[in-house]
Amino acid sequence: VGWSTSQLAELAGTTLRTIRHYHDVGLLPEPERRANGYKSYGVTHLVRVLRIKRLTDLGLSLTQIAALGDGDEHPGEALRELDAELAATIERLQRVRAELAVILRQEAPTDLPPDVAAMLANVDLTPQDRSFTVVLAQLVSPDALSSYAEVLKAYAKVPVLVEFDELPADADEETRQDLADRMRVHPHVLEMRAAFPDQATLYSASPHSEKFVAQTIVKAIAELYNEAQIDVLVRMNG
Amino acid sequence: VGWSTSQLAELAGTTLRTIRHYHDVGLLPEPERRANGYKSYGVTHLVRVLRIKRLTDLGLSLTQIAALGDGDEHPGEALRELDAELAATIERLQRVRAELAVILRQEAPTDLPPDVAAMLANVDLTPQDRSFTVVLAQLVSPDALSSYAEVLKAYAKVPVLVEFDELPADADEETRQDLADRMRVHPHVLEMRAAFPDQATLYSASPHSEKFVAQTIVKAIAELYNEAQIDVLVRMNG
DNA sequence: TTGCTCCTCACGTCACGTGAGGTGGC
DNA sequence: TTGCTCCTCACGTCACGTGAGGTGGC
Repeated sequence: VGWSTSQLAELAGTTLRTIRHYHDVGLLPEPERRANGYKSYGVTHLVRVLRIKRLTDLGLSLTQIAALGDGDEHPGEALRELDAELAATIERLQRVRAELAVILRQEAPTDLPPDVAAMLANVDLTPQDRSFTVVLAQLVSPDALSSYAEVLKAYAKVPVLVEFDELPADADEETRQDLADRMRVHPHVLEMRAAFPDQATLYSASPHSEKFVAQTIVKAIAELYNEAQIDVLVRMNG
Repeated sequence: VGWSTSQLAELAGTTLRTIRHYHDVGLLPEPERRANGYKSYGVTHLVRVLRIKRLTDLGLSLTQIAALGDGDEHPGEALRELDAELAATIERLQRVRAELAVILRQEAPTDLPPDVAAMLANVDLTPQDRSFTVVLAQLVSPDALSSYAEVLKAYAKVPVLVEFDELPADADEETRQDLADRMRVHPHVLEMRAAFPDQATLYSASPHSEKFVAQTIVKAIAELYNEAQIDVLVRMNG
């Protein structure tokens, strides 16, 4: 007169399938069968299942529980390790929540790293400038990026830059040259260029190869800005 | 001249397989191919991958991210839900840590529910009594159980009970009757029996049927104690 | 005879990791 | 010719959930 599998599950506050899974992985010995093939569980099985349940509820994996054996030795070491992991997990989740709070408060976009995103929160960059910043963020150290972002924030609305942002792809010769000439000497533009990470910073701060970084920046510009804009950049620097 | 899959992965700080997985689930459109069949990614892909990465790092599932679409609308609602889940998770983990602290501090066993385990921490019950308590814990409300455990703790070392615990299975007639007689009138034994949850408490506090609870208790006793001990219990109550 | 419980396969979940086997570019 | 990268299947992971198909007890 033992318990059936579902009775055992009910008593232990778990499910039929969980009991069978413990059999499958060898955590719980199979009990005697009745004449009809039904399993018949005893108190030792219940106690075993409850112990497994306690430990999984605490967060141990079935493999770890198996490693503990069914012995009575106190699993102090395993539990201390678990505790350290839990502490780390909690910290991580709290950092995530802090980040979420920033994002939610300022309706910040979700594609930039948190610190930069916070800084550029109420600056509305053009999609191109935003994408370029996202790419740049992958190439350069957080420090270098944020000093760039700071200038970007300060001067995003300078008329000559707005003009550049809105330059149509089919702008004529004269318009391009004129804009390039004005940009080349404009103090704010000069300041922005100065804030842009220089070669050395770019290459040292990046985990990628020099060639790759340089190519990536060129590629990003080529893809994000239109023909006229790129032409202006060339004239300005050339 | 686009990026290869592994270049994209490297730039995004993720893995080759992750990029391919995003293709598989439709989160990331496949790029153009070169003549040799190699994929060739652009800046839009990188930006997309980085957005997905940001959101998975925050804890969104790929399904949730897919539901957000690639639009620019701010995913405020989803993030608020996520934040609530995170808060709940953190609380749960903190409760687990508190439990772990109790277990670690007192070297408490890991098979009893936390409160009862704490109470019985430095009482060393016999394996039988411990198992019986574990089973009882599944049948009765925490309150009823802890008042029982309290008495158990107070009187576990009473000589007549120690004698009962150590009674060999082949104890003779006279020994059994004598022990039963003494237990029947012993004040501490009486107190323990009074503290044992009565029928009404047992049945009302349990999520199981009356019959099942009664049978379970009988079965536990029958399995845990030896023939002579059970005989003594019968004589004592009969 | 009809529900209800029990049994044993065996596939599905989630976000990828990890080879297996084959081809293109230097 | 030899490494290196790229490609596409396709199975494995973890702790079970969820049928699929069949049998025993009232």
